[in-house]
Amino acid sequence: MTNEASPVHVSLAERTLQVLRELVLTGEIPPGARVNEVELATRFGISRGPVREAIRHLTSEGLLVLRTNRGAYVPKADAEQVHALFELRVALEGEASRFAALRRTEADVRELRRRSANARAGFESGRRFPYRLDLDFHGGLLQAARSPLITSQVHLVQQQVILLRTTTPVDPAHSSASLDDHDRLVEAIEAGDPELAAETMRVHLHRVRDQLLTYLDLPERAFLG
Amino acid sequence: MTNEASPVHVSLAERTLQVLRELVLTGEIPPGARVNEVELATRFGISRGPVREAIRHLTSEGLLVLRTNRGAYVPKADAEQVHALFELRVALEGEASRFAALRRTEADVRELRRRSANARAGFESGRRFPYRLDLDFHGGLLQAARSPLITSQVHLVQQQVILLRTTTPVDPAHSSASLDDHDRLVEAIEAGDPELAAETMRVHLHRVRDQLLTYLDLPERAFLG
DNA sequence: GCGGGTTGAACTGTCAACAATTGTCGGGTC
DNA sequence: GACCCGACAATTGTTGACAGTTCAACCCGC
Repeated sequence: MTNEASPVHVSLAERTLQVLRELVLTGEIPPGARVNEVELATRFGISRGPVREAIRHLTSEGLLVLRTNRGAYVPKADAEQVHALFELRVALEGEASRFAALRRTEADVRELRRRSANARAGFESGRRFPYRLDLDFHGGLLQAARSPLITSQVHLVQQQVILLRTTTPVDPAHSSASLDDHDRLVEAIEAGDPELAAETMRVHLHRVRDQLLTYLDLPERAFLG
Repeated sequence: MTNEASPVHVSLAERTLQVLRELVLTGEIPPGARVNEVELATRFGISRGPVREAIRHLTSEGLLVLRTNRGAYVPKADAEQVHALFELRVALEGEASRFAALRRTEADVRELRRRSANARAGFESGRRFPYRLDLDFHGGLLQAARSPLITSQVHLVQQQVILLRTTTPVDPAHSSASLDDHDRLVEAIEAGDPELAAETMRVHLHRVRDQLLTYLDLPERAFLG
């Protein structure tokens, strides 16, 4: 069932990459924090080589930024970067929506409805990382779009969105509107209307962006107590 | 004038990256060829570390593909991958065209006209890498779009296009049509019509894609003798 | 007290040797 | 003659040590 090579031995670098990525995405290494090669190496009980490799890789994914001779940091985004990020996201997911409307099968539509409902249930039951269910819906849309490169690029952008959300709270009113957007998207895709699908996605993403911007520059204690 | 840190000492890994990237993009290491760590290391008179780092970086740019325990190869594209690549390119440059139409200044338009004319002159005088002048025009458009992340992503896609072109000939008839597309694009951008600009870019890119596909699966000797 | 050079700890950048894996080339067997 | 199997060669994966850079605390003369 595996379509690609499934090596018995996964390299240390690869395993380190996955662990480190999750440490960043969950906020355990928070934005602004420094990533130390030797510290991670001793923590994982390996040498600096694989750790270094993982760090460089995450840098190319945009989850870390590198300063020569000074190490890697988890980036702290400002409003300008959020705007830039969502311009990219709109370009990619707007086009993906177009393709989804043109290429979706009945099974795709069923799957989208399932994920949409799942996201709604997750939000209402107060899960730990509710926005990951939102991204799961978007993943279903990408599946329907059948454009492998656009898909992989969107995944990278989504990681950055997850990183942003480690430092922003979830707004219930916003979430509800977002979930409604999802349903409208499914309608447009099922109807096979690429322009409507793209426009609906655009509106949706601008809503998400604006919610993020609302909380971005607040001091952290604003939603700790 | 430099806006970022300008370190006196550029690391070996960084210099190796730039040299190796150019070796791939010029076709000196042709698609299908294997890249050997020790061979490059001895060739550059350095150790494997920086070479390895450069290879991994180029892998993340899509200029090399990695097979575990078996080294890195310059990818050989098939028709399916070209389609996927141009779906991504249309998404990115379509949106960039929209922004360019909305945000361009008079200076941007002048610069676009200059690059368009420059590309035309270059093609007519039979330069060595004529398609790089095409990409230079596209670079001017990105400047007018003022969307830093979309810009950097387009650059990565353009590198892949350059790689493709190392193994495909230039078709004069196609080039002429492409240059005309450029002029139509400048018109739409100057007129401030985002939808027309995006649609014109779409048409242009599909033309470029189809030219590449025409020559893609021909045996190499077809344009050597 | 206060600026400016100095020194040193903490890091990243680089290297050369060692370990592990993969594909190949034999010889041997059915 | 086709197939399996084991040693070998080539190459990547990993390691620990060394070199160079950066930053900050410290010292010193003023």
